[in-house]
Amino acid sequence: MNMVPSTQGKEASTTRECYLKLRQLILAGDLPPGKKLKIEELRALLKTGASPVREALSLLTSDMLVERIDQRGFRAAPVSKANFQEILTLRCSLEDMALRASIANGDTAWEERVVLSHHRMSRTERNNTELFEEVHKMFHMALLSNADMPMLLRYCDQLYDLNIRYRYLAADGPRYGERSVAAEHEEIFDATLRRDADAASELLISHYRRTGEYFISQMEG
Amino acid sequence: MNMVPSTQGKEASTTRECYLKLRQLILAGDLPPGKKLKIEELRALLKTGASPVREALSLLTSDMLVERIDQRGFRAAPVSKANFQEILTLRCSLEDMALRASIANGDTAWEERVVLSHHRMSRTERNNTELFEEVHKMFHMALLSNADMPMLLRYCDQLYDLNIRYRYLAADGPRYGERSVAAEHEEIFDATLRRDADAASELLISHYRRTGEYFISQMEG
DNA sequence: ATGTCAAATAATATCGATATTTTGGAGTTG
DNA sequence: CAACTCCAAAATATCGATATTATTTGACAT
Repeated sequence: MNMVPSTQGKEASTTRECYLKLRQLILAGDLPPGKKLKIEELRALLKTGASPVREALSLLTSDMLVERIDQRGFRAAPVSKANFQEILTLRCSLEDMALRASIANGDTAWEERVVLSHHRMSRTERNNTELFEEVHKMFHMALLSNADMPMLLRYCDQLYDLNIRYRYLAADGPRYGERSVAAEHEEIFDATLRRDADAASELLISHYRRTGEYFISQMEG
Repeated sequence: MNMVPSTQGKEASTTRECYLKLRQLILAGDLPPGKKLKIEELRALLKTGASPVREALSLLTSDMLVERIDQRGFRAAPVSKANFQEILTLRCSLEDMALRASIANGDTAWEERVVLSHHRMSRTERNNTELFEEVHKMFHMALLSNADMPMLLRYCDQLYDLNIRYRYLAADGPRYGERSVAAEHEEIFDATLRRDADAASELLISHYRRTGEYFISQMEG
Protein backbone atom coordinates (compact mmCIF):
# COMPACT_ATOMS: atom_id res chain seq x y z
CA MET A 1 0.00 0.00 0.00
CA ASN A 2 2.82 2.35 0.82
CA MET A 3 3.20 3.81 -2.67
CA VAL A 4 5.21 6.83 -1.67
CA PRO A 5 8.63 5.64 -0.57
CA SER A 6 9.03 7.06 2.89
CA THR A 7 12.63 8.14 2.61
CA GLN A 8 12.96 7.88 -1.13
CA GLY A 9 15.93 5.95 -2.37
CA LYS A 10 18.24 4.22 0.10
CA GLU A 11 16.64 2.64 3.10
CA ALA A 12 19.53 2.16 5.46
CA SER A 13 19.28 -0.11 8.44
CA THR A 14 18.89 1.39 11.88
CA THR A 15 22.30 0.05 12.77
CA ARG A 16 23.95 1.86 9.88
CA GLU A 17 22.27 5.10 10.78
CA CYS A 18 23.48 4.80 14.35
CA TYR A 19 26.94 3.99 13.10
CA LEU A 20 27.10 7.05 10.88
CA LYS A 21 25.69 9.40 13.49
CA LEU A 22 27.91 8.18 16.29
CA ARG A 23 30.91 8.29 14.01
CA GLN A 24 30.24 11.90 13.17
CA LEU A 25 29.73 12.78 16.83
CA ILE A 26 33.08 11.28 17.72
CA LEU A 27 34.97 12.74 14.76
CA ALA A 28 33.63 16.22 15.46
CA GLY A 29 34.50 15.91 19.13
CA ASP A 30 30.94 16.11 20.40
CA LEU A 31 31.68 12.86 22.15
CA PRO A 32 35.12 13.80 23.46
CA PRO A 33 38.08 11.38 23.71
CA GLY A 34 37.88 9.04 26.67
CA LYS A 35 34.21 9.74 27.35
CA LYS A 36 32.22 6.83 28.68
CA LEU A 37 29.61 5.83 26.13
CA LYS A 38 26.63 4.51 28.02
CA ILE A 39 24.16 2.54 25.99
CA GLU A 40 21.17 4.08 27.72
CA GLU A 41 22.32 7.64 27.01
CA LEU A 42 23.03 7.00 23.37
CA ARG A 43 19.81 5.04 23.02
CA ALA A 44 17.93 8.10 24.23
CA LEU A 45 19.99 10.48 22.09
CA LEU A 46 19.45 8.51 18.88
CA LYS A 47 15.90 7.58 19.78
CA THR A 48 16.28 3.89 19.07
CA GLY A 49 16.74 0.54 20.80
CA ALA A 50 19.79 -0.77 22.57
CA SER A 51 20.72 -3.40 19.98
CA PRO A 52 21.51 -1.07 17.09
CA VAL A 53 23.52 1.14 19.42
CA ARG A 54 25.56 -1.78 20.68
CA GLU A 55 26.22 -3.01 17.20
CA ALA A 56 27.18 0.43 15.94
CA LEU A 57 29.65 0.78 18.79
CA SER A 58 31.07 -2.61 17.89
CA LEU A 59 31.66 -1.42 14.35
CA LEU A 60 33.28 1.78 15.53
CA THR A 61 35.65 -0.33 17.57
CA SER A 62 37.16 -1.66 14.38
CA ASP A 63 37.65 1.87 13.12
CA MET A 64 39.56 2.51 16.32
CA LEU A 65 37.24 5.37 17.17
CA VAL A 66 35.80 3.48 20.13
CA GLU A 67 37.48 1.35 22.75
CA ARG A 68 35.79 -1.61 24.29
CA ILE A 69 36.54 -3.16 27.61
CA ASP A 70 34.93 -6.51 28.10
CA GLN A 71 32.06 -6.37 30.55
CA ARG A 72 32.77 -2.74 31.22
CA GLY A 73 31.30 -1.08 28.18
CA PHE A 74 32.53 1.33 25.56
CA ARG A 75 34.31 4.65 25.55
CA ALA A 76 35.44 7.10 22.90
CA ALA A 77 39.02 6.32 21.92
CA PRO A 78 41.57 8.45 23.79
CA VAL A 79 43.98 10.74 21.99
CA SER A 80 47.68 11.25 22.54
CA LYS A 81 50.71 12.69 20.89
CA ALA A 82 52.06 9.20 20.27
CA ASN A 83 48.82 8.11 18.65
CA PHE A 84 48.80 11.13 16.37
CA GLN A 85 52.40 10.50 15.47
CA GLU A 86 51.64 6.90 14.57
CA ILE A 87 48.67 7.89 12.42
CA LEU A 88 50.89 10.34 10.59
CA THR A 89 53.63 7.79 10.02
CA LEU A 90 51.23 5.14 8.79
CA ARG A 91 49.44 7.53 6.48
CA CYS A 92 52.69 8.63 4.90
CA SER A 93 53.71 5.08 4.26
CA LEU A 94 50.35 3.70 3.13
CA GLU A 95 49.26 6.63 1.02
CA ASP A 96 52.63 6.62 -0.67
CA MET A 97 52.04 3.02 -1.64
CA ALA A 98 48.46 3.64 -2.71
CA LEU A 99 49.21 6.74 -4.74
CA ARG A 100 51.98 5.02 -6.64
CA ALA A 101 49.79 2.04 -7.40
CA SER A 102 46.96 4.32 -8.41
CA ILE A 103 49.14 6.26 -10.83
CA ALA A 104 50.64 3.07 -12.20
CA ASN A 105 47.15 1.81 -13.06
CA GLY A 106 46.10 5.26 -14.22
CA ASP A 107 43.26 5.26 -16.72
CA THR A 108 40.84 7.82 -18.09
CA ALA A 109 37.97 7.18 -15.72
CA TRP A 110 40.26 7.66 -12.75
CA GLU A 111 41.74 10.82 -14.20
CA GLU A 112 38.24 12.21 -14.55
CA ARG A 113 37.39 11.35 -10.96
CA VAL A 114 40.49 13.21 -9.80
CA VAL A 115 39.71 16.25 -11.92
CA LEU A 116 36.11 16.35 -10.76
CA SER A 117 36.88 16.04 -7.07
CA HIS A 118 39.61 18.62 -7.38
CA HIS A 119 37.24 21.03 -9.03
CA ARG A 120 34.62 20.56 -6.35
CA MET A 121 37.16 21.16 -3.63
CA SER A 122 38.38 24.34 -5.27
CA ARG A 123 34.81 25.59 -5.42
CA THR A 124 34.09 25.00 -1.75
CA GLU A 125 34.64 27.65 0.87
CA ARG A 126 36.98 26.69 3.67
CA ASN A 127 34.76 28.35 6.27
CA ASN A 128 32.07 25.76 5.69
CA THR A 129 34.08 23.25 7.71
CA GLU A 130 31.67 20.35 7.53
CA LEU A 131 31.32 20.52 3.77
CA PHE A 132 34.92 21.35 3.07
CA GLU A 133 36.13 18.35 5.05
CA GLU A 134 33.88 16.18 2.93
CA VAL A 135 35.10 17.34 -0.47
CA HIS A 136 38.66 17.46 0.80
CA LYS A 137 38.45 13.82 1.75
CA MET A 138 36.87 13.03 -1.61
CA PHE A 139 39.82 14.60 -3.37
CA HIS A 140 42.42 12.71 -1.40
CA MET A 141 40.63 9.40 -1.75
CA ALA A 142 40.12 9.97 -5.46
CA LEU A 143 43.88 10.23 -5.86
CA LEU A 144 44.27 6.77 -4.36
CA SER A 145 41.14 5.22 -5.77
CA ASN A 146 42.77 3.49 -8.70
CA ALA A 147 45.22 1.45 -6.67
CA ASP A 148 43.13 -1.70 -7.04
CA MET A 149 43.92 -2.67 -3.47
CA PRO A 150 40.69 -2.60 -1.47
CA MET A 151 42.24 -3.41 1.88
CA LEU A 152 44.86 -0.72 1.50
CA LEU A 153 42.20 1.82 0.63
CA ARG A 154 40.23 0.82 3.66
CA TYR A 155 43.24 1.43 5.88
CA CYS A 156 43.82 4.80 4.24
CA ASP A 157 40.20 5.72 4.75
CA GLN A 158 40.32 4.76 8.41
CA LEU A 159 43.52 6.67 9.00
CA TYR A 160 42.16 9.68 7.21
CA ASP A 161 39.24 9.81 9.61
CA LEU A 162 41.39 9.32 12.66
CA ASN A 163 43.48 12.24 11.50
CA ILE A 164 40.48 14.44 10.81
CA ARG A 165 39.43 13.90 14.38
CA TYR A 166 42.61 15.54 15.61
CA ARG A 167 41.99 18.40 13.23
CA TYR A 168 38.53 18.96 14.65
CA LEU A 169 39.85 18.82 18.19
CA ALA A 170 42.62 21.27 17.39
CA ALA A 171 40.17 23.58 15.67
CA ASP A 172 38.99 24.69 19.12
CA GLY A 173 42.44 26.07 19.72
CA PRO A 174 44.14 28.76 17.63
CA ARG A 175 43.28 28.74 13.93
CA TYR A 176 45.80 26.61 12.13
CA GLY A 177 48.16 28.43 9.84
CA GLU A 178 46.36 29.04 6.57
CA ARG A 179 49.69 28.33 4.94
CA SER A 180 49.65 27.47 1.27
CA VAL A 181 47.40 24.46 1.60
CA ALA A 182 45.56 25.27 -1.59
CA ALA A 183 48.82 25.66 -3.49
CA GLU A 184 50.03 22.32 -2.15
CA HIS A 185 46.88 20.64 -3.38
CA GLU A 186 47.49 22.21 -6.74
CA GLU A 187 50.99 20.80 -6.94
CA ILE A 188 49.86 17.32 -5.95
CA PHE A 189 47.07 17.51 -8.47
CA ASP A 190 49.39 18.55 -11.29
CA ALA A 191 52.03 15.94 -10.57
CA THR A 192 49.39 13.24 -10.45
CA LEU A 193 47.90 14.15 -13.80
CA ARG A 194 51.42 14.25 -15.21
CA ARG A 195 51.69 10.66 -13.93
CA ASP A 196 54.83 11.69 -12.09
CA ALA A 197 54.59 9.23 -9.21
CA ASP A 198 57.82 10.27 -7.49
CA ALA A 199 56.90 13.93 -7.43
CA ALA A 200 53.26 13.37 -6.52
CA SER A 201 54.14 11.07 -3.65
CA GLU A 202 56.84 13.38 -2.38
CA LEU A 203 54.46 16.33 -2.44
CA LEU A 204 51.64 14.41 -0.81
CA ILE A 205 53.81 13.17 2.02
CA SER A 206 55.40 16.52 2.77
CA HIS A 207 51.89 17.99 2.69
CA TYR A 208 50.93 15.61 5.47
CA ARG A 209 54.12 16.02 7.42
CA ARG A 210 53.95 19.76 7.38
CA THR A 211 50.39 19.81 8.70
CA GLY A 212 51.24 17.06 11.16
CA GLU A 213 54.31 18.68 12.62
CA TYR A 214 52.43 21.89 13.13
CA PHE A 215 49.86 20.06 15.24
CA ILE A 216 52.43 18.14 17.19
CA SER A 217 54.21 21.35 18.13
CA GLN A 218 50.89 22.66 19.44
CA MET A 219 49.76 19.59 21.33
CA GLU A 220 51.87 19.89 24.44
CA GLY A 221 53.52 23.24 23.84
CA MET B 1 28.92 -19.34 47.94
CA ASN B 2 30.38 -20.65 44.75
CA MET B 3 33.78 -21.47 46.19
CA VAL B 4 34.98 -23.60 43.32
CA PRO B 5 35.49 -21.31 40.34
CA SER B 6 33.56 -22.89 37.54
CA THR B 7 36.06 -22.34 34.77
CA GLN B 8 39.01 -21.40 36.93
CA GLY B 9 40.86 -18.30 35.85
CA LYS B 10 39.64 -16.01 33.10
CA GLU B 11 35.92 -15.66 32.71
CA ALA B 12 35.51 -14.39 29.20
CA SER B 13 32.26 -12.97 27.94
CA THR B 14 30.05 -15.12 25.78
CA THR B 15 30.64 -12.76 22.90
CA ARG B 16 34.39 -13.18 23.11
CA GLU B 17 34.11 -16.94 23.18
CA CYS B 18 31.92 -16.89 20.11
CA TYR B 19 34.37 -14.55 18.43
CA LEU B 20 37.32 -16.80 19.10
CA LYS B 21 35.54 -19.98 18.07
CA LEU B 22 34.10 -18.56 14.87
CA ARG B 23 37.43 -17.04 14.02
CA GLN B 24 39.14 -20.38 14.34
CA LEU B 25 36.45 -22.09 12.26
CA ILE B 26 36.93 -19.60 9.46
CA LEU B 27 40.72 -19.59 9.59
CA ALA B 28 40.87 -23.37 9.50
CA GLY B 29 38.44 -23.49 6.61
CA ASP B 30 35.68 -25.31 8.48
CA LEU B 31 33.47 -22.43 7.45
CA PRO B 32 34.63 -22.18 3.85
CA PRO B 33 35.05 -18.90 1.92
CA GLY B 34 31.80 -17.44 0.67
CA LYS B 35 29.64 -19.64 2.89
CA LYS B 36 26.46 -18.07 4.15
CA LEU B 37 26.62 -17.70 7.90
CA LYS B 38 23.12 -18.05 9.24
CA ILE B 39 22.59 -16.84 12.76
CA GLU B 40 20.33 -19.75 13.64
CA GLU B 41 22.87 -22.37 12.51
CA LEU B 42 25.74 -20.77 14.40
CA ARG B 43 23.54 -20.22 17.42
CA ALA B 44 22.86 -23.95 17.50
CA LEU B 45 26.49 -24.85 16.81
CA LEU B 46 27.85 -22.66 19.60
CA LYS B 47 24.95 -23.39 21.91
CA THR B 48 24.25 -19.79 22.79
CA GLY B 49 21.88 -16.95 22.01
CA ALA B 50 21.60 -14.90 18.87
CA SER B 51 23.00 -11.67 20.29
CA PRO B 52 26.53 -12.89 21.03
CA VAL B 53 26.69 -14.54 17.62
CA ARG B 54 25.65 -11.38 15.85
CA GLU B 55 28.15 -9.34 17.77
CA ALA B 56 30.96 -11.79 17.16
CA LEU B 57 30.23 -11.71 13.43
CA SER B 58 30.31 -7.93 13.58
CA LEU B 59 33.76 -8.08 15.11
CA LEU B 60 34.97 -10.55 12.51
CA THR B 61 33.85 -8.13 9.86
CA SER B 62 36.53 -5.71 10.97
CA ASP B 63 39.12 -8.46 10.70
CA MET B 64 37.96 -8.91 7.13
CA LEU B 65 37.21 -12.54 7.80
CA VAL B 66 33.48 -12.01 7.43
CA GLU B 67 31.54 -9.93 4.94
CA ARG B 68 28.32 -8.24 5.81
CA ILE B 69 25.60 -7.19 3.48
CA ASP B 70 23.07 -4.91 5.05
CA GLN B 71 19.79 -6.62 5.66
CA ARG B 72 21.08 -9.76 4.01
CA GLY B 73 23.24 -11.23 6.71
CA PHE B 74 26.81 -12.40 6.93
CA ARG B 75 29.05 -14.68 4.93
CA ALA B 76 32.60 -15.93 5.26
CA ALA B 77 34.92 -13.65 3.30
CA PRO B 78 35.66 -14.91 -0.19
CA VAL B 79 39.19 -15.69 -1.35
CA SER B 80 40.91 -14.79 -4.58
CA LYS B 81 44.31 -14.60 -6.14
CA ALA B 82 44.11 -10.80 -6.10
CA ASN B 83 43.22 -10.77 -2.42
CA PHE B 84 46.11 -13.05 -1.57
CA GLN B 85 48.43 -10.90 -3.60
CA GLU B 86 47.30 -7.78 -1.76
CA ILE B 87 47.75 -9.41 1.62
CA LEU B 88 51.27 -10.39 0.61
CA THR B 89 52.13 -6.91 -0.61
CA LEU B 90 50.77 -5.22 2.50
CA ARG B 91 52.52 -7.63 4.81
CA CYS B 92 55.85 -7.04 3.15
CA SER B 93 55.48 -3.32 3.47
CA LEU B 94 54.02 -3.17 6.98
CA GLU B 95 56.20 -5.82 8.56
CA ASP B 96 59.25 -4.17 7.07
CA MET B 97 58.26 -0.97 8.82
CA ALA B 98 57.43 -2.73 12.07
CA LEU B 99 60.59 -4.82 12.17
CA ARG B 100 62.82 -1.81 11.59
CA ALA B 101 61.05 0.16 14.30
CA SER B 102 61.23 -2.82 16.63
CA ILE B 103 64.96 -3.24 16.12
CA ALA B 104 65.53 0.49 16.45
CA ASN B 105 63.86 0.43 19.87
CA GLY B 106 65.55 -2.85 20.73
CA ASP B 107 65.92 -3.51 24.44
CA THR B 108 66.71 -6.47 26.65
CA ALA B 109 63.14 -7.49 27.46
CA TRP B 110 62.28 -7.58 23.76
CA GLU B 111 65.41 -9.58 22.94
CA GLU B 112 64.37 -12.13 25.53
CA ARG B 113 60.87 -12.39 24.08
CA VAL B 114 62.36 -13.07 20.69
CA VAL B 115 64.74 -15.69 22.00
CA LEU B 116 62.01 -17.43 23.97
CA SER B 117 59.50 -17.55 21.14
CA HIS B 118 62.19 -18.76 18.78
CA HIS B 119 63.14 -21.52 21.14
CA ARG B 120 59.56 -22.64 21.52
CA MET B 121 59.07 -22.72 17.79
CA SER B 122 62.19 -24.79 17.26
CA ARG B 123 60.92 -27.29 19.84
CA THR B 124 57.53 -27.74 18.20
CA GLU B 125 56.89 -30.42 15.61
CA ARG B 126 55.63 -29.17 12.28
CA ASN B 127 53.15 -32.04 12.01
CA ASN B 128 51.17 -30.66 14.91
CA THR B 129 49.71 -28.02 12.61
CA GLU B 130 47.44 -26.30 15.11
CA LEU B 131 50.16 -25.87 17.70
CA PHE B 132 52.91 -25.06 15.25
CA GLU B 133 50.89 -22.29 13.68
CA GLU B 134 50.44 -20.81 17.12
CA VAL B 135 54.11 -20.72 18.10
CA HIS B 136 55.06 -19.68 14.59
CA LYS B 137 52.80 -16.66 14.87
CA MET B 138 54.21 -15.93 18.31
CA PHE B 139 57.71 -15.83 16.89
CA HIS B 140 56.82 -13.50 14.05
CA MET B 141 54.85 -11.16 16.26
CA ALA B 142 57.62 -11.15 18.86
CA LEU B 143 60.00 -9.83 16.22
CA LEU B 144 57.71 -6.86 15.64
CA SER B 145 56.54 -6.42 19.21
CA ASN B 146 58.93 -3.65 20.15
CA ALA B 147 57.87 -1.27 17.40
CA ASP B 148 55.82 0.82 19.84
CA MET B 149 53.15 1.31 17.18
CA PRO B 150 49.98 -0.39 18.38
CA MET B 151 47.94 0.27 15.26
CA LEU B 152 50.65 -1.02 13.01
CA LEU B 153 50.91 -4.18 15.07
CA ARG B 154 47.20 -4.66 14.87
CA TYR B 155 47.33 -4.46 11.09
CA CYS B 156 50.20 -6.94 11.01
CA ASP B 157 48.28 -9.29 13.24
CA GLN B 158 45.20 -9.10 11.06
CA LEU B 159 47.17 -9.66 7.89
CA TYR B 160 49.00 -12.56 9.44
CA ASP B 161 45.71 -14.29 10.14
CA LEU B 162 44.33 -13.59 6.70
CA ASN B 163 47.46 -15.17 5.27
CA ILE B 164 47.28 -18.19 7.54
CA ARG B 165 43.81 -18.83 6.21
CA TYR B 166 45.18 -19.28 2.73
CA ARG B 167 47.78 -21.64 4.13
CA TYR B 168 45.11 -23.78 5.77
CA LEU B 169 43.07 -23.81 2.58
CA ALA B 170 46.09 -24.78 0.50
CA ALA B 171 47.01 -27.49 2.96
CA ASP B 172 44.22 -29.60 1.50
CA GLY B 173 46.11 -29.61 -1.77
CA PRO B 174 49.63 -30.95 -2.26
CA ARG B 175 51.97 -30.57 0.68
CA TYR B 176 53.82 -27.33 0.34
CA GLY B 177 57.52 -27.53 -0.39
CA GLU B 178 59.25 -28.19 2.91
CA ARG B 179 61.97 -25.95 1.56
CA SER B 180 64.37 -24.46 4.04
CA VAL B 181 61.78 -22.70 6.13
CA ALA B 182 63.55 -23.54 9.36
CA ALA B 183 66.85 -22.24 7.99
CA GLU B 184 65.17 -19.03 6.90
CA HIS B 185 63.77 -18.51 10.37
CA GLU B 186 67.25 -19.03 11.72
CA GLU B 187 68.69 -16.33 9.48
CA ILE B 188 65.98 -13.84 10.38
CA PHE B 189 66.51 -14.61 14.04
CA ASP B 190 70.26 -14.10 13.85
CA ALA B 191 70.08 -10.86 11.89
CA THR B 192 67.53 -9.49 14.33
CA LEU B 193 69.65 -10.24 17.38
CA ARG B 194 72.60 -8.68 15.57
CA ARG B 195 70.36 -5.59 15.26
CA ASP B 196 71.04 -5.64 11.56
CA ALA B 197 67.76 -4.09 10.41
CA ASP B 198 68.54 -4.10 6.70
CA ALA B 199 69.46 -7.76 6.65
CA ALA B 200 66.65 -8.86 8.93
CA SER B 201 64.04 -7.00 6.94
CA GLU B 202 65.40 -8.25 3.64
CA LEU B 203 65.36 -11.84 4.90
CA LEU B 204 61.90 -11.53 6.38
CA ILE B 205 60.40 -10.12 3.22
CA SER B 206 61.98 -12.65 0.91
CA HIS B 207 60.78 -15.33 3.33
CA TYR B 208 57.23 -14.11 2.76
CA ARG B 209 57.59 -13.59 -0.95
CA ARG B 210 59.01 -17.04 -1.53
CA THR B 211 56.16 -18.73 0.33
CA GLY B 212 53.68 -16.38 -1.33
CA GLU B 213 54.80 -16.93 -4.85
CA TYR B 214 54.72 -20.65 -4.37
CA PHE B 215 51.06 -20.44 -3.39
CA ILE B 216 50.16 -18.09 -6.19
CA SER B 217 51.64 -20.46 -8.73
CA GLN B 218 49.45 -23.19 -7.29
CA MET B 219 46.22 -21.26 -7.03
CA GLU B 220 45.06 -21.31 -10.60
CA GLY B 221 47.61 -23.66 -12.11
C1' DA C 1 7.78 -24.02 -22.00
C1' DT C 2 8.61 -19.57 -20.00
C1' DG C 3 8.18 -15.44 -17.56
C1' DT C 4 5.64 -12.80 -14.04
C1' DC C 5 3.42 -11.96 -9.82
C1' DA C 6 1.71 -12.97 -5.25
C1' DA C 7 1.47 -15.63 -1.34
C1' DA C 8 4.16 -18.47 1.81
C1' DT C 9 8.46 -19.24 3.97
C1' DA C 10 12.75 -18.27 5.97
C1' DA C 11 16.13 -15.23 7.66
C1' DT C 12 17.51 -10.85 9.52
C1' DA C 13 16.98 -6.79 12.41
C1' DT C 14 15.02 -4.81 16.35
C1' DC C 15 12.72 -4.53 20.71
C1' DG C 16 11.70 -5.16 25.73
C1' DA C 17 12.79 -7.72 29.69
C1' DT C 18 15.93 -10.46 32.65
C1' DA C 19 20.27 -11.96 34.49
C1' DT C 20 25.14 -10.79 35.55
C1' DT C 21 28.62 -7.91 36.58
C1' DT C 22 30.67 -3.72 38.01
C1' DT C 23 30.65 0.47 40.73
C1' DG C 24 30.10 3.45 44.71
C1' DG C 25 29.30 4.14 49.38
C1' DA C 26 28.05 3.08 54.24
C1' DG C 27 29.42 0.76 58.06
C1' DT C 28 32.75 -1.84 60.58
C1' DT C 29 37.19 -3.24 62.25
C1' DG C 30 42.21 -3.26 63.04
C1' DC D 1 42.35 7.04 60.04
C1' DA D 2 43.06 3.72 56.60
C1' DA D 3 41.56 -0.53 54.75
C1' DC D 4 38.28 -3.96 54.15
C1' DT D 5 33.70 -6.06 53.59
C1' DC D 6 29.14 -6.05 52.25
C1' DC D 7 25.04 -4.16 50.26
C1' DA D 8 22.41 -1.21 47.00
C1' DA D 9 22.29 1.08 42.57
C1' DA D 10 23.60 1.24 37.88
C1' DA D 11 25.29 -0.47 33.75
C1' DT D 12 26.35 -4.21 30.70
C1' DA D 13 25.47 -8.59 28.50
C1' DT D 14 22.27 -11.94 27.15
C1' DC D 15 17.89 -13.96 26.11
C1' DG D 16 13.30 -14.80 23.89
C1' DA D 17 9.87 -12.86 21.09
C1' DT D 18 8.17 -9.78 17.45
C1' DA D 19 8.42 -6.97 13.37
C1' DT D 20 10.80 -6.34 8.82
C1' DT D 21 12.78 -7.66 5.00
C1' DA D 22 14.51 -11.02 1.55
C1' DT D 23 13.82 -15.35 -0.82
C1' DT D 24 11.50 -19.12 -2.57
C1' DT D 25 7.50 -21.48 -4.37
C1' DG D 26 3.85 -22.30 -7.25
C1' DA D 27 -0.15 -20.77 -9.84
C1' DC D 28 -1.43 -18.36 -13.82
C1' DA D 29 -1.12 -16.06 -18.15
C1' DT D 30 1.42 -15.49 -22.23
